[in-house]
Amino acid sequence: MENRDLAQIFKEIADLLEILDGNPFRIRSFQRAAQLIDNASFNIAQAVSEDVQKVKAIQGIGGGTISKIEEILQGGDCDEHRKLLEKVPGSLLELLRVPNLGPKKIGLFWKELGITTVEDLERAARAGRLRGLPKMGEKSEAKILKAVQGMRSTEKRYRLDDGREVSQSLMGYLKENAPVLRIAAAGSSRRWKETVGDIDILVSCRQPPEVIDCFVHHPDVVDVLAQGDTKASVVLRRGLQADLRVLEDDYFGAALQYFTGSKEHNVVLRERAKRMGYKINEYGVIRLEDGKKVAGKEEDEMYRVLGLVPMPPEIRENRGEIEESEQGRVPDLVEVSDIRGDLHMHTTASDGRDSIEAMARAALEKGYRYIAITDHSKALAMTGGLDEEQLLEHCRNIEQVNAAIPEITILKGIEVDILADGQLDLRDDALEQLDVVVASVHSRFNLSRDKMTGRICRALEHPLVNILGHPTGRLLTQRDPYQLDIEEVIRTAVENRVCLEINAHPARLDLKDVHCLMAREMGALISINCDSHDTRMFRYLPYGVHTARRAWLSSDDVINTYPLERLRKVLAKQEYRN
DNA sequence: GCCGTTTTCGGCCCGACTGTTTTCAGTCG
Repeated sequence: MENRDLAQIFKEIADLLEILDGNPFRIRSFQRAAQLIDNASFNIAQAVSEDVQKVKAIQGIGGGTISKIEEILQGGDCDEHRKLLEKVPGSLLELLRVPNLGPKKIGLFWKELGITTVEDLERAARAGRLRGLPKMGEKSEAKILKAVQGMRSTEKRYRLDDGREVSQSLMGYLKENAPVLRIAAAGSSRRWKETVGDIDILVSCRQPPEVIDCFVHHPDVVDVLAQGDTKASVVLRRGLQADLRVLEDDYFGAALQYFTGSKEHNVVLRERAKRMGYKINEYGVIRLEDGKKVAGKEEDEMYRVLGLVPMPPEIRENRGEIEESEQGRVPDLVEVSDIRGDLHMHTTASDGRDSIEAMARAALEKGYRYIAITDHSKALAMTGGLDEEQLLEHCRNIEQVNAAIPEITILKGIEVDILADGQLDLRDDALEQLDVVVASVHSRFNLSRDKMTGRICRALEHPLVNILGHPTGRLLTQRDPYQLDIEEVIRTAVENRVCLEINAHPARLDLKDVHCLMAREMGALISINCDSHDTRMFRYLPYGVHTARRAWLSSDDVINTYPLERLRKVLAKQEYRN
């Protein structure tokens, strides 16, 4: 059973308990368990049956959670979850997704008016039946109707590159039009999370009302959700929500830390502060005994006064970073400047838009020492994929360009299709001519989990395969990953000295952070590639590198940080994580 | 339900905004 499915059950228990007005601490405990399971770097279900101590060691997961997991593994569900669903209609969980509607109101509507679905809610609000309830009035009804309609069109997360583009443009606008001192984008986009739900912008200044006013009058603002003295929330043209916080410059560091999150990271930090006799809020670290602010102007101070080494935003997910930092350690994360080349790209030989030479020159411009040209193979006819003959011809072309541009090494490669049965799309005698073989799935996405896992593992066992391209096939906000036992895939890759790709395209980011964390712990090597189809796509590299950083990868985990000689040894399978 | 450098019982993170209230609960991040 996947961590996601397990986490979902605990989340539902928490939500149902909340609707029933259960013990808030017990509820938080279930929420925390769900989050910890979802973020775990190993398969929790499997670990519970094989090595339960490993699961018990996770702070926040105790005996109660473990025995529920065991129940779920036995019978697909646990007693508490089942009993709750007998008391509360499951459709109420759907209502929780309506913005500004929480468990208390949902419980109230259900008990007083029998509302169990979004449609019920909409009818009741239209008919003016909600306003009779405590603390409900006309305005609340209107707000709910608006939220329901808004939810239908915008209930989604956005790609990280979209989020970062919008926040860059908003910041540029504010810098130009408002009296800002310091400005930064916080939130999940600063942590480089794969998708963003909204934009968080932080401004320090001396005249908050001016900045807030400027913000809500941005030409792309279509709706103002909230507007106060220190913050405002707006909806932008594409449906994306943006929040602005305005504060004095002395508080900027504290606010940056606070609004960068993650929420889970901050909760642990605040608990720690409390144990040490401090309080943390968005204005600073305050010593409880005399109410004195001891940090807040700079973000780093916030960590230092708590006895922690400051850490990069990407790892602030409560996945052990605070414990490490407490010991004076911060992982030595891979950086964009460590990357010496790219091992997956296309040219006009298949579906790319630029020539071998154009790609090589663009790479050289970027400071790369080597690249691999990896066009598609023949199974992808629509992309002009190469057959054996064409590949050999293509190799001769690559060699010519390689000789003409001595400053960079161009490796001969292919992105060969993994066919439905796990065989490769090209004969071995052709593949043997190459320096790099990337193998990828591009068809038959809906095989069963077992079949897909077997298919990919068979390809990984092929002695000529070097890299598994975009291992789960997902397209963010568009297409789910195919069904796959990712641990089995990683294990097979390690056994066969195959590297796993982090495809840096912002629509893919595949492997994703959590799987990449798993891969690292299981001893896999990673290749961060842009899968460029033209020279401009090299710009996506940071999305891949920051995904790697979210998984705590160092440059030693990433083969395209290696000097060419060492890279060649990995490609020849003479070296793998020595 | 979880946890222990006060604790195996009794705690458990913090503040802004809104809409409805005459002092606050609900929701969000």
